[in-house]
Amino acid sequence: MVKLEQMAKKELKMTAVPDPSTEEKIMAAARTVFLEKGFAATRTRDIAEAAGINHALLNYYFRSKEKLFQIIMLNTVKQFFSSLSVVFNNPETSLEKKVEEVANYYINLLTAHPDIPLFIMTEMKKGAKDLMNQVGAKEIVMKSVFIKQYQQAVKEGKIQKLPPVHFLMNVLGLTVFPFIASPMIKGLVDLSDTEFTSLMQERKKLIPIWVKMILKAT
Amino acid sequence: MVKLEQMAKKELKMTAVPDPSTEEKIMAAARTVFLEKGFAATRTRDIAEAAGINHALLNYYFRSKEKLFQIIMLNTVKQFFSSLSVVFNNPETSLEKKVEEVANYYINLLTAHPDIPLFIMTEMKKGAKDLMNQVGAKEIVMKSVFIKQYQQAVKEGKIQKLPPVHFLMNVLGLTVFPFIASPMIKGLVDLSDTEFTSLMQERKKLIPIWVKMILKAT
DNA sequence: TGAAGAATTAACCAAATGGTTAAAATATTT
DNA sequence: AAATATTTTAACCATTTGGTTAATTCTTCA
Repeated sequence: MVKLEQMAKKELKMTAVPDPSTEEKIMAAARTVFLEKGFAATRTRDIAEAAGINHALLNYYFRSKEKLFQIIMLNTVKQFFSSLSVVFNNPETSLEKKVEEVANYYINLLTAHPDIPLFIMTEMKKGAKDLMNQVGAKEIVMKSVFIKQYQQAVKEGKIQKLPPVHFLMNVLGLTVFPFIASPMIKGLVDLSDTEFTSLMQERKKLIPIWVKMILKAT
Repeated sequence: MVKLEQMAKKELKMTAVPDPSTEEKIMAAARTVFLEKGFAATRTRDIAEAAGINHALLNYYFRSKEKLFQIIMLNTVKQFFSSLSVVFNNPETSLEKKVEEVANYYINLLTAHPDIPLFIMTEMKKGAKDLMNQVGAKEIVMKSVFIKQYQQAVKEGKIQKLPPVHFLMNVLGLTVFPFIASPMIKGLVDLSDTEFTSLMQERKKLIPIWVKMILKAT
């Protein structure tokens, strides 16, 4: 029996072609399956099969489906917020530039991993607070350079006086929502996957323009 | 044994206080539980308990969890699109007025039933096309008076030349997304339920203004 | 090399779950 | 009121599912 905490050791003495360890294979498979089907619809045997391992190994390495899930979930939420943090806390870039970079970042990320947002939103219904604390999301966003710039611009009368939450909802709504709704959208307008992707590429340019307008309007 | 098709009969000879039939009790309970937990996480026994009936009755009336789910799903998607259809196909109202009415309609609906969008989006991942056809969503939206007005306005140079899908994504993104992301948003900004609701009320006025700007901008 | 520890496997287990059935209770019809 | 049909119930069933275990194979290193 090997505890989770002891696992990191082995990783250090890698030479070349690291060849994924069993633990890594499980994590990768779990990520794929959980993201695609969600926690409840996922069978631990699906994960084992996807990882190409005996299904008892899952409990050997991670003790339970629940524990494994929490690790995957935490990783995914971290990923979702980490680069946002970088963009939001860059003191060099303007508010407008930040919007551009956020749109770019998310559209790239979600084009590669379209399941992320629905997964996060679904699973946040049961315990958002804990997760947000674990990744420090509140601090990343609400104490960011971005928020200060926003409030400064409001003070200077450059943009409309409104709580920044609206702004957050708008940017995420315009960038992230299409991925969440993509099955519906594709059915509604008859779009192929590639057509949808190029629509989203188009939005990289459009969203910053739109948001600029929104900021000023009342 | 009674078939689903024969059920409607009884409903006709109602006098007063109709007192929900067993079938209705099951449907109501199923709606609540499915919307809250999704298909996979829902146990038929949960539904039976919520409906206050013996759990064998569920199969007696609806044959299977799957069948019951499809009925609920269809109802919910219909509800989501039906009033949209009315708004979108009113020849009396302007494009701007339609945006206002859509925002109003959805914010009212989702304030009362916040689980609807996440439920629909999640379950659409497995078979959006079928559902969209069954409710005629494509026709409702893409052949609507609204779309004609949109294309006319583009032709007249009143609004930016862009495929209407972008517009759809924008309106839905601004109105529907906040409900999908509400657990995250609430955790991020520390909002109570009532604070969130009043934010959404605020957006009833803001979204039409914002969308008007978006339509013109490039 | 061989003993100790770690990783892997097949077989197994108990609980949960969707669904069935036969009998009992309730309504309806004649 | 008797006969018939419908609705409801409790007990059951088979399968699925998360998890465990004991034995086996593979590594490590003294």
